[in-house]
Amino acid sequence: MTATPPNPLIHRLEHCVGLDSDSRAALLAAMQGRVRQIAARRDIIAEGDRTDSVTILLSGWACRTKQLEDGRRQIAGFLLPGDFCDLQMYMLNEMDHSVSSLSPAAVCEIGRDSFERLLAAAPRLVRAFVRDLLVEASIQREWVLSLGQRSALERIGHLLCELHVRLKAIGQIKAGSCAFPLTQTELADATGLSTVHVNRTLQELRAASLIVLDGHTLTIPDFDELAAAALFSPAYLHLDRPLPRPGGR
Amino acid sequence: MTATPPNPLIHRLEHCVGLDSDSRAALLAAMQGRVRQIAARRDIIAEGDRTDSVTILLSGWACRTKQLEDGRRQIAGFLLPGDFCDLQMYMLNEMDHSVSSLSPAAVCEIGRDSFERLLAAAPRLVRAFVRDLLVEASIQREWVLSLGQRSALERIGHLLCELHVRLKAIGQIKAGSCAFPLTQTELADATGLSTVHVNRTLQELRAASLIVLDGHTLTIPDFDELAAAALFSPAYLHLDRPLPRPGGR
DNA sequence: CGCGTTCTTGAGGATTGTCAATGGAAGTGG
DNA sequence: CCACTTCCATTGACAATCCTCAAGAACGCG
Repeated sequence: MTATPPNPLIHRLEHCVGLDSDSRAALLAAMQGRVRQIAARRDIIAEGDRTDSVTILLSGWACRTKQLEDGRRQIAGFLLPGDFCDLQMYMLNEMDHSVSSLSPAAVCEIGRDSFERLLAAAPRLVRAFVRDLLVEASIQREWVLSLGQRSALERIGHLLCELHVRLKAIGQIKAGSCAFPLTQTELADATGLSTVHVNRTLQELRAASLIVLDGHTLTIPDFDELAAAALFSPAYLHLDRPLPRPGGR
Repeated sequence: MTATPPNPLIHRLEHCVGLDSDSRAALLAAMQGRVRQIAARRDIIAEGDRTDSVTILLSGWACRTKQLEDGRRQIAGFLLPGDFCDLQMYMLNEMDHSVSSLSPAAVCEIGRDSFERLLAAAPRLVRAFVRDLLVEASIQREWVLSLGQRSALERIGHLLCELHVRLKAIGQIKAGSCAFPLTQTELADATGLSTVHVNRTLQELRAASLIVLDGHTLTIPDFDELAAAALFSPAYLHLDRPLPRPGGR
């Protein structure tokens, strides 16, 4: 249906680590079965959960959300196909946030034991997975910068740039356009703005021809222009080259 | 001079992992020598650096800062004695932010080779270090929530709670008080507020008797009260018990 | 075709920022 | 040890960004 490669995690790791065929086979085997289809806007993992498996997003979009007791809600990151949902909880006791789908999604669950075996069998994957966690942490730091310093227009523009680059890396950009399932409420929760202000800021971005956002498709006519307006620079995504030194070679 | 234990990293890991004596000895050996004294408000590691060593903060406070091209500056996290400065860059190619001292500080540098040997010799440390990274990422998520949703008073109160809890964990709280080297400008950079507003908000916190902040000492007369006012809940610091399952035992 | 969700718009207001100036504390150098 | 500089905290006045409330329009789904 979509153009997502059959296994986006493997696709991504091939780019990033250069999977040897053993690792690849082991990973593929671990991911056999255990696929769960999830409707849009459902919790995939809830805050406080103690999962005994590792969950990978196969298709669709999801987000990490944190909530204050009084209901205020913040999106702390977006997950795209090929991303881990709860790898951090592999070492921490319980989820300190929730992961929710933003569109219909499919996830794959690998039991803890299978996962341990996978790591033991393919040690290069350990490095790849840790690297993933570090990139996610880097993205979170950039979000802190956005929320603390960028204006509304910069914040939204920056987020759109980030998603564009990440989508491009997984082959989901076609001629500068991509499917865009987020509502303005979700954009507001991610940027710490009110929906009203998000709406007005989007209009500003449209008026400046920096974006075309109609229905559920986002087009960025001139990426560099939007990046300049939003002070976006992709270094923090660490998309560059593979690992510094795979293991000893 | 200070009451910091001679090696705060080992002190912390003992609490968190229960170091066996081999790991402990290996870590201590790796940290021999290579100590660098740093004045207040200096870069310890600069954005763009490609370090070939791992740096540990031994004493003093430091912070991670990110900067926009036009000079706007955001503090993305605080480092206290025993924290790693640049462990993330062990797997990522180059620093995507700077680490700067906030007070006179001492750091210890472990060369990449020594560090690799250490990890190989004491595999439990690998888990402990990864856990460290994950906790830091969790703190960053909480900062995203703060910056996106909390009011000025809540943001500052929350930050003071966080620092208080972290300082307590490393034995730097005495009778509810701690040394507090941050200027209001730094608080502003960390909370995304202007210095003027930080000043006024601190006065509000003082007027409500939630904090006593004079000179360079912070006292929190009633922690629970401040925590309630700031919607602080320590779960995200993951201070609880050790690792879920050390390795197989 | 009707209902709910999402998007849009207006008006008014609150939180927070900017500019500017002052006083005190701390550090520097002669 | 004192003059001088610099940094830091504080205050006032004013402005801007962004929020809340409210209501109507458009879109999508059953």
